[in-house]
Amino acid sequence: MQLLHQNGIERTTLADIAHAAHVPPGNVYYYFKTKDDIIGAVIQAHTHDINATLAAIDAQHRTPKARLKALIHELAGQSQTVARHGCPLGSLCTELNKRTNPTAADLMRRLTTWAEQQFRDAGHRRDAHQLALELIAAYEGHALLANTLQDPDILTAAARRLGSRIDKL
Amino acid sequence: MQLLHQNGIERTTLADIAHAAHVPPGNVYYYFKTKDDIIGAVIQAHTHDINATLAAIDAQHRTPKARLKALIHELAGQSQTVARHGCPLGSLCTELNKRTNPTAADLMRRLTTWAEQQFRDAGHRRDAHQLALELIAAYEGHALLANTLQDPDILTAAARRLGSRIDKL
DNA sequence: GTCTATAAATCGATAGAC
DNA sequence: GTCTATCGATTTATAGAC
Repeated sequence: MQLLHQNGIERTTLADIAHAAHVPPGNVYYYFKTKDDIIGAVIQAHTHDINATLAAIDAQHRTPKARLKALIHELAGQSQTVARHGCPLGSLCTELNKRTNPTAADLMRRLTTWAEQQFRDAGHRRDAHQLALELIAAYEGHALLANTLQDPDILTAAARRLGSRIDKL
Repeated sequence: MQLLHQNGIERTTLADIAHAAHVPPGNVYYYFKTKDDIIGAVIQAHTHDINATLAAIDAQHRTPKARLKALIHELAGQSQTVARHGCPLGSLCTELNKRTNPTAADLMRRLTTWAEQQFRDAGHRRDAHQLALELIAAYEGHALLANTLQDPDILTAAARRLGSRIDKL
């Protein structure tokens, strides 16, 4: 996950992965048949992480607004690494979209559908879907700007505004 | 530009470029010393395109609000290809951010500073910078979602809402 | 300037000993 | 299961004839 985040899929070699795992290059193939399998495992790991994060938020916060703000706070907490290497999810999706094999649509949908449910629970039944897309899009867009312009403040400032927008809902 | 947009930097080979240019593979090196030089030329081509687009908008529209809406309309007009291959600028920046050599920060800044000027001209002197970043971030974020979820309507709908937000300023 | 041919390096993947 | 060694394909880049 870390290597794919920092260097991207195409610029991460199996030798890099083997080195990071402290095993000789050939051993990687004992656990993964192809590089695509490794990518699939990374996607699965991201899915696990997102599910764990959302479950923790659901457990620690009871109101939908508090949950949405907790997600924003969680995402903004990574602003330093996001400014350096981009959003782990966003840049992964961008690279996967240039490929044919595996997709990350489910991964992104997991975020949007969860957010949509929170907006619905907050009483915004009519435009919950739209609000959810806007929230995630705003985060991903600012993550791209923070990364491209090498400025983590872009992301933290955006998160602060998104938080107060939730309050005013 | 087209190949890098569709397949990404890393998945575009010099053979692909030579084939698209109807020249034998060796000939590419007569015009570009390295692949990085080709990437640099593509960045320059994007810069040229953006400058031309913004100049045309400045010439055809006189009020800052009309200019901002014209930019949004321009960007939304590409929603079909954006859903298929991502935002040409955004996905290029994402890939360049994983590299060391060339940067696309100036390319992105060209968009944001132009938008910032429009917001300033529209009387929003205090938060022009922030409004500009939010506008571009919203576009890039929705472009990523449209691409990942393979749905151009996400981008066109977002553009429509961004347009009416400009009206209400 | 344009072409063919190929070098040099890298990378994904496999074979086979232990 | 773990390791070394290496194959085969791909890719960037160069050499040299025309």
